[in-house]
Amino acid sequence: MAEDNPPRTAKARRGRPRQAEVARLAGVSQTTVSLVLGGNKQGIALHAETRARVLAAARELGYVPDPAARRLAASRNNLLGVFSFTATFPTAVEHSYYPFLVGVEQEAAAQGFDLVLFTGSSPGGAQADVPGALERVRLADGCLLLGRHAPTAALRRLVEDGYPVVHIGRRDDLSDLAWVGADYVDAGVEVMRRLAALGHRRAVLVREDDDATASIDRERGFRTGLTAAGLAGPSGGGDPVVRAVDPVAEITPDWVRERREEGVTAFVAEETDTGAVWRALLAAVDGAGLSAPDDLSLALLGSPPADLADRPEPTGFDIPRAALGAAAVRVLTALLVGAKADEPLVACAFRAGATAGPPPAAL
Amino acid sequence: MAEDNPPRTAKARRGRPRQAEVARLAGVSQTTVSLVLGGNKQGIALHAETRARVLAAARELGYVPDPAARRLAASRNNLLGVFSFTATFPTAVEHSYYPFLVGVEQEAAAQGFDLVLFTGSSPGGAQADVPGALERVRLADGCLLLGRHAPTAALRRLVEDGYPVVHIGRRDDLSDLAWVGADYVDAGVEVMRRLAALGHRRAVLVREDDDATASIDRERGFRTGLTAAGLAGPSGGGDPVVRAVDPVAEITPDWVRERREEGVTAFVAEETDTGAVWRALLAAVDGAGLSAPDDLSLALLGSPPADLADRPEPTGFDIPRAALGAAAVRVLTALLVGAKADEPLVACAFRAGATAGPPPAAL
DNA sequence: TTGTACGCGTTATCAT
DNA sequence: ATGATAACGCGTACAA
Repeated sequence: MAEDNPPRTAKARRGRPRQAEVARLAGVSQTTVSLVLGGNKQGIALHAETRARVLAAARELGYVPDPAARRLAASRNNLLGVFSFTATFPTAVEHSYYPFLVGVEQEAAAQGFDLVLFTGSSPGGAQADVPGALERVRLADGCLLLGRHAPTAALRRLVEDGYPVVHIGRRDDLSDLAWVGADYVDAGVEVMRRLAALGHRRAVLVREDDDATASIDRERGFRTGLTAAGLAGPSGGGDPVVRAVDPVAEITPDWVRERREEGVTAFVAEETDTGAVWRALLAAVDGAGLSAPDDLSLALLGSPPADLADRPEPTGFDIPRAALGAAAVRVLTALLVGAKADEPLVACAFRAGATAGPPPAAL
Repeated sequence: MAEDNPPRTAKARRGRPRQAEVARLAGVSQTTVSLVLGGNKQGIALHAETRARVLAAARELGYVPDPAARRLAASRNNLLGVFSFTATFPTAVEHSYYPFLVGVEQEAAAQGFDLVLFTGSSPGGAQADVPGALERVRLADGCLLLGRHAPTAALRRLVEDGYPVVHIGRRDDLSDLAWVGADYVDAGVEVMRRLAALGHRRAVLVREDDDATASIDRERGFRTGLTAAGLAGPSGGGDPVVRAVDPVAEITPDWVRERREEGVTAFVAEETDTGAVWRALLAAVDGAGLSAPDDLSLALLGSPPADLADRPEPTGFDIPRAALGAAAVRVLTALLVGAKADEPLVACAFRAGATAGPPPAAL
């Protein structure tokens, strides 16, 4: 029988059993093995005993399906991809995508998917650089994208091909791109509500000069909350939102004093990768000889950088990174089965913190 | 020609061009396309013009190779597995395998591998529970194992099949199992050397009643270092090593006082998952109304639990988790090409800390 | 120098 | 209820 021949090619045989070998051991055809091991989705009738024999043989040989072959034949392999466009290689866990990964992992595990971390597409780190890097994700059944700098062109191609992709972080540049994001608007509104409840009447937001959707949304939350809570900006009539191109140079002790003279008692900053604006704001307040929450209140739309962990906990909100990761997986798996995606927005948890309090009585 | 037919199956065609289509556009055979696009490793002669036509056609169609098909044909998929046997699902990043993953990722990226996290094998979390869970790792070209409770039987099977596996953490129960581990012995010796240099003459080690290799190695380091540095245990002649079955019950303020009366000025504990012995030791010292480094010196063989981050930094050493991960990847890829593995031991960095100093003059 | 033919391991259709 | 058989897209001896 030709069946018994080992592969003719000299190519190194891996020790991995194939369905054909399971079939031989079980005394059935390879087709039957595929049927049994595939869970018999077609609902074809099978002898319970045949089924048992196949299962036993598979276990004995330690059979495990080849994901590549499976993907080739069935267009699915139970793998979810994670591709991250972090700017620099994360030496510190906090700066990486690991917090998201916690949720991704948990939800993927719950749904029986394994994860592929596409790190190898780019020896060196900056993944977006290598032209075809993103294409490699097609190995997985679907993929999660993380980071701001995803190459739009390559991404559009994936989406247009109908490849299931979910971006973590709101996106609107690609119309058909699924995404999940933190509800920055709502969270910002809540922060402003709390500040108003404490008695503040005028506030400013310091943000970076950046067009990231996260920044846009936080500004929108700030503005919406400002209005909704009946607050106002500086009495001089200036814009309550400051876009700092160079935070250190612009957010100075003098700047703080000037705003205070314009009746501002609450200073809000946005979280960014580097924490630059929050750092600048803290430094400026320190430099002005003021301190929160006694002389003024500070709030941070997001979490403080890790190296500022010893400072008082900022009032603000936490980005639910793990929850976002989990939500992304849910949207992705929904996409896989052609279902409609969930609500893409995940709520942020308000963090009382210690940098906000009633405005000083003098003002 | 049958070649021109679109696929007969009704299965949804992905919009991605195949080599055959590139071939048709370029007016050559699919083989030639494969040859040209594959970089022509075999050194087969090709018309420069043919080559150019193929390249042009490929670019025009936006051709990218299907990784699954490539893997199927070439029998490698550029995937490294990571399987972790963490006891409970890690909610806190510090308790998980993420610190190792940092190094794993970096090294894998450097070597052009992607990573597969086998989380889906175990809906719910405890992976070792699901019988065939470990088998799934065969999906990758090789796999990293993490955690103390790897099921020996399943593991033996992989190793015997010649499947490349590297365990993170020393192991000697399976003779052919490759591993990388922290050099606890050397690190422990160094800690004792420092304590001796500070003037201590008698020391004890508190460890858990556990047979993990890490615990064994740390004890060995302590004992070796004790002798090498000319130190001794309690003057009463008791064993300088205490195995605490129930740390809280055994490591009491009285116990500390008794050891001190026996001339012990340096108290060493080992790091464990829970940090139980270190916690107990700290509590006992506090309870005895003593404090380090004035009344006695404390050292920790490992890192303190994250929730004790506000306590003074313990003298001791840090387990180079990222370095271990990277080393594991190097050993694994060496295995893949049949090369000999590196040195499996990775040095720990001594951490001066703030809990050790000269012994009190009175003693 | 290029094309033919086949195998990689799986799924799926269609006979039996 | 089970077994042939044909794809899936690519790599590669071997033939032309």
